Parts: sequence; structure tokens; C-alpha cells
Amino acid sequence: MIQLYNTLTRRKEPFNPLEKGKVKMYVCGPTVYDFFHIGNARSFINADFVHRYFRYLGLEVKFIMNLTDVDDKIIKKSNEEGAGFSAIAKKYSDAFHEDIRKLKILPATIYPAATAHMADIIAMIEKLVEKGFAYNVEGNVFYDISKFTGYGKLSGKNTEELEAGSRVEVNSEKKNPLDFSLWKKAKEGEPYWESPWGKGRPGWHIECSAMSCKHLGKTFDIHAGGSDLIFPHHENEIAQSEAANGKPFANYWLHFGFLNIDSEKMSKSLGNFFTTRDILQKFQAETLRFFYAQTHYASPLNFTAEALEAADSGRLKIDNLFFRLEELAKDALPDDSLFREEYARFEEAMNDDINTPKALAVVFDAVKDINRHLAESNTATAYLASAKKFIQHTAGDVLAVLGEAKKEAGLESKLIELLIQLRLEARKEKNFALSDKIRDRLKEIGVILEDGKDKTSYKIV
RNA sequence: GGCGCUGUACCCAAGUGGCUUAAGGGGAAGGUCUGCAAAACCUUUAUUCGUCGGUUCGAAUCCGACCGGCGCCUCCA
Repeated sequence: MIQLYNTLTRRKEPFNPLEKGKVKMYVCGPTVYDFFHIGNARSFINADFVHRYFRYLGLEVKFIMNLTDVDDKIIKKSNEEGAGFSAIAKKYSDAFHEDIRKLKILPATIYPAATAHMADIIAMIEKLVEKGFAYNVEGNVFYDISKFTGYGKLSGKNTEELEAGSRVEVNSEKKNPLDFSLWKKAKEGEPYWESPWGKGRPGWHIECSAMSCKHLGKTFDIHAGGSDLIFPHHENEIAQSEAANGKPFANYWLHFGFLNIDSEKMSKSLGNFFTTRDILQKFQAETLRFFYAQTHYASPLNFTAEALEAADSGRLKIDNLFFRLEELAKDALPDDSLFREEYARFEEAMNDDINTPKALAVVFDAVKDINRHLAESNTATAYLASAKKFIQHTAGDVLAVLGEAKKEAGLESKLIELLIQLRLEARKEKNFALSDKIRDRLKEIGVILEDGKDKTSYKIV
């Protein structure tokens, strides 16, 4: 049984999906006005661990991630770059898809975009106005939080305290400073859509309510996102959806911890960020995933180049074994009575609120164990195949920290094999100067030779 | 000011009452293997969990105080 920490109830709870065997999950995606940074990547990757683990368990997952493709930042960027707002949105949506593919993040079932759901958004706002939860002030529609009794239940805030400590600039059109925009009247030169309240565009929060409802229904299982979205974004989503639909919104709320730099939150506004693209130039996607998997999703994580280097070394330990197993196991059939305990421990870790650090420890225990077995001669092929399958399922399918073998079957590998042969002959003649030269030169071009007991193997880095 | 998170070895990090006199990874030191490397394996690296009290037969884990770090309350993953 999976236990998840639910922000709404502030405790770990057994996860019971609405429909047995199926999971409906919504994760807040990016506003497409720039390349996303590695802090954003942390949330996307953590959501991917959850997604992948559900799949591993055989659950059918409907996974929705929205793309905010119209908002103030996009408009601002479009003015800066002198391109239309939709061109900006297109450019960074494309970049987003490219980057998450590189990060080995499983694609969502649907990536709904706000601009493609205007009718749904407007319909939901109309419903809120009808029911008395929203009011129109000359083309600006606001949500009236005083009408929704549960306001603050997710973030644990009560509205009086919020008012007391609020630094929100008072907008004289609002009845209450905490009321938020559902529909914004278009200013000169801004993109707009026609609506019952005139030309304008949706506020930020309403799109998630409208699109989650459209694609997952009024009530669904999991809603996830970064911790900074708890308030006001997710709080507002609850207010909108539950007021409009008269039904509970998401049953479980998962929130991802921040990535910090020098113990400070990495964010666009502070300017202390690296884009995912920057990092992927120096490190493999698997290394970044491994780095994130080493810390529980909800904890803050400090980013340093040294920590990423350490993650790279650790990850290679799993890779090295896996490549070896691939060579040794060949097409042998696994024996499914083996590794039962390892699978059980892995699942126990993941069931415990997606404890990836613990799950990784299970993988490393297995790695050490398998390596020991390999040191013995005559390891049964069924064992090798089972070991390979275990690593593939856990480090590969669920965590996706396994590097891809870069061996190619073509001319290249034949040439390398030829050099290995020549080197072997040199070694037989104790011409170590030559044999070392071959090894060193190959290393320079990224081919690492490793002398085994009776065979030299290579890997390409 | 309100709400919440957090402080575990040289670094990262799991562990929320006895299975732990504290997983796992990185780093470092010594050893095995090797012509030498690499990879891998073995050994060592926290009697101690921010500090001080308390509860308990028993606490890193519960309670209190104090010290430190961070986040949200405003766009933000």
C-alpha cells in the first residue's frame, strides 16, 4: 500500500485512488516564457518518479500537465523580443518538450494549453459569477474569497491573519485584498479573447481549475506542484473548483521541495539559476536525475557542482555493473524466484511516500551483492539475467538513472575489437609501452578499456 | 507578525520510540586482483544524531526552552 504525504491533511495517508487500478494526476507545468531552470526540473523529475512508479505497479495513469501560454510574463517577453506572444509561447513550449524528453521524463497523457481552453475557462468563470462566488467590476472579474468557507484549508492560513500581514498592494476594485483575478480586462496592445465581460484574458489560477476538470473530472486523485504554489495558486484552485463544481477537488496534494543555491531558493526573480540546458551541456540527464533521487522529493536540496560530480560517480557504479550484466547475461532467461527480497525492499521504500533515497540504497545493496557474485566464477546465467532485470526495472524503469549503452554494432565496434586484439598481442610479448599507448589513446577519444580475467571489455563515454 | 519546513560523519543523505551502540552514495586511507591501470571486492572513516533540560524500562526519534538555516504570506517549480 502506497503512503503519500498529503499537504491537505498534513500527514502520510494510504493512497486509495478513486477508481481501482487507475490514477488521475495533475501537475502544474511551466509558464512558457523562458527555458526552464534546474529547480523547475527538480519538480518535473520528482513528478516523473511518482508517475513511473505508478506505472511500474501496473496502474493506469492519466497524467495531465498544463502549459500556461498566456500571462503577464509572456506578454512582457514578447515586448522585449519584439515577437508576438504566441510566437514566444510556441518557442518556449517547443523548448520545454525538448528538454523534458532529454531528462527522460515520461510524456504526460495530455499537455493542455490555456489558450486552447478559453471556452472551458469562460464557462467556469460564468458559473462562479452565477453562483455568487465572483463579481465583475468593469470588465475585471474577481473571486470573492469571503464566499468560500474553506478558503485557507490547504495552506493552513486564515484570512484574517493574511489580511493583517498582507503586503499586497490594495486594488480598489477588489472587495477584499485577497480576492484574485479570474478574468483580466485587456489593456491596449495586449492579447485578448471575447467574453461576457468584454475583451480580456484569464487570470492565472482559473486555467488549472478549468483544464483539470475537463481532462480529469471534478474530483481526481493527485494534484502536485512546487511548494511555492501552495499559496496562493493551489489554494485558489481549490476555491474555484469546489465552488463551481460543488464537489471535492483533488484528494491528495503533493508538494516538491526547492532546489537551493547557497542555501537560497533558486528562482528566476533572484537571478540565481541555471537552465536545464546549461547543466545538460556538462552532465548527463541521468546524473541530474540521480542527484535528485538521492534526496526525498519534499526536502530542500542544495545545488553545487561538487554534489553533481559525486552523483555522477555514484551513478556510474550502477552503469558499470549493468553493462557488464548485459554482456554476460546475453539472452538468458531470468529466474523470477530470485531477487524477490530486493524487489520487496525497493517497493517498500517507494511505497513510503516515494522514498527515492531509500530505494536507491536498496539498488546499491543489490549492486554490491551482484558484484560479489560476479567475482565468483561460473555464475548461473539465470542469475545474471535476473540481476539485469532487477537493475533494469528499478534503476532503469522507475528512477531512469541508467545510462544508455553507447556501443554500436557497426564498423566502429569492429575497429575497437581489432585494436583490443592487437593490444592483447603486444601484452603477450610484454610490449607494455605499446599496449599502454593503445589504451591511453583510446581513452583520449572516449573509449575506456578494462582488462578482465580472460577478456578485455570496453565502454564508450 | 502569522503559518510551515529544517539542523544526522569531511560532503550529500535515509532513518520519527526498542529490529539501528545510525542505511546508502561521494571523498579519503590501507589491502586483494592486475605487468601497470581501470573496474570490482574487503577493511577503516558518527558510542553519536544543533544545545540544554524533561517524559520513558528504553529517544536521533516524544515534550519544552534556546541557538542556527530555509520557505510561504507578492509573480515563482
